[in-house]
Amino acid sequence: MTLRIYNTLTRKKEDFVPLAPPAVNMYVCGITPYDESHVGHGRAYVVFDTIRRYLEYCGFRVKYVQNVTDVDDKIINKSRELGIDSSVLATKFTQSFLDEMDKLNVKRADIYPKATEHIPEMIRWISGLVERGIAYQLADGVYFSVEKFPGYGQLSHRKPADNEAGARVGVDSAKKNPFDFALWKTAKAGEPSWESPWGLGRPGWHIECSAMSTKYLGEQFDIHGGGMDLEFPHHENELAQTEALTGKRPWVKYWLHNGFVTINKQKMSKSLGNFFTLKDIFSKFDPMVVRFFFLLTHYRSPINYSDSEIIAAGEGLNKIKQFISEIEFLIEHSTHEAPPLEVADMEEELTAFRDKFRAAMDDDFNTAGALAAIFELMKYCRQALAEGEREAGCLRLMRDVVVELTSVLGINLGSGKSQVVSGELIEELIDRRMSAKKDKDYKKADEIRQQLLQMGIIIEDTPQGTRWKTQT
RNA sequence: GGCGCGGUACCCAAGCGGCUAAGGGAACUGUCUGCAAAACAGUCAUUCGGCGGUUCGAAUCCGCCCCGCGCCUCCA
Repeated sequence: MTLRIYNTLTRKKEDFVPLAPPAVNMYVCGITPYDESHVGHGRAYVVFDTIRRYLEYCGFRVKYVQNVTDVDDKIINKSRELGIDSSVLATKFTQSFLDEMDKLNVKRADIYPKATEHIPEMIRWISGLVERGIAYQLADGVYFSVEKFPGYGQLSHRKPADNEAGARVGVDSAKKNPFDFALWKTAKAGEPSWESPWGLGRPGWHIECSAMSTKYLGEQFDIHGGGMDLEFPHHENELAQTEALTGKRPWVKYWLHNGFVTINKQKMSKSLGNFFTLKDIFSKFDPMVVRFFFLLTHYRSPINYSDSEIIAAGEGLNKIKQFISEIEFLIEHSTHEAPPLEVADMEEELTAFRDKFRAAMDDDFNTAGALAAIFELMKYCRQALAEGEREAGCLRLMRDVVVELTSVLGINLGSGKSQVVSGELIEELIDRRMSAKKDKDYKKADEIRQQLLQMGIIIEDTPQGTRWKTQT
């Protein structure tokens, strides 16, 4: 079974064949750090992190680059508002973003290039485009001429002519075509600016991605990702600039776009004001539950955010955690090893579920299907447990496969025993409750249960003794 | 106006031409239990927005219609 990926460029699922396997170079559009990150950012980066993890699981060596747009209108306005330097603002929110990503168990990118640290590269790019007559200069900056690039529209499948009827584009009459976009913006008073052949100014938004992605990943690379809203105009423009200058096609082999997080079915965005920051959400919910919630839906579909859906997702995740802690408890209390032959049998049984997991992921990263495979795997294991499977080798295998598959999805199950109170105290109370139970002093036993509950500990009696876990 | 996505049980959500329409949550019944909890067993869509069509066969393909959403302006 080969990995198939939906490519926005062709609007089809295609077999994934990287340019130079096992290397896979991927670039994902990052944030503009002028405010706290919201749930939509969380979903986007969890999606691409999961894709990256799966590619690595398949044996690819992934180089992952994610830019930081640290100079643009929003940053300039916000820093002016706050009376601080734009670089201070950008640094602050970049850090805050990385902290939130850590909580979501998003692996760090290999490189986080910043726009402001690549001005010379961008100037070179713009110069190149001007020299070739693809870009032209106006009073307020340098523009890319979409008419000079016949391939314009190939990604978003729209032709400049199509949109004229909409009349919502460009009021800038000086531009030759309403779709022409700024490569360089002439500085206005008080803005951060850099020297260039076109005077003081700053780069336009799109050029940074062309300059930085190709600098770190080469003039052609495998995967370029981002939110659906970036497809047009951002990615279309990036593509136009890059192919116009390098002449190499395709610049990017696979374009991936994730669906939005919605609130009451409407896109969550800063401009609509209907967004939740990750900080808000994490004050109410475990970030791992939020990640799990995202993965319950295919990455290209919209996902509607609501507290009740997060809670429902939390119950599902809990089931997996419960399974692991139960297995671990049984391993601790297991008295004998399994014969190798039996372990081999178990291995074979479990492989069927691993295959199912992979088949789902191979089909355009169907995480919902992959999760279903994990639940089915657990169901199988539980039945074996119910039939009396107690041999350590088999138990370990069950645990290992579940942990293996969940970790491919970046779901960290934790140790399950990260409590504040000491384990000794808990064990002590459990022992006392056990003796109370032996004496049929159920009143006292229940009191101890209550006491533990107040410490956030839930206990469960099993034939192998009493287990405990922290309240969630 | 142009381009595009989606409507599957009470909720979420896979499936995209043919095995009994995955899986999760909620609910209900039973087993187990001092009580719990967890787990296990069972129940929960003769049907996939509607109407036609293609086909031996359609949730899956085609047409029309209804509804919801996105992009075309900064946006993950």
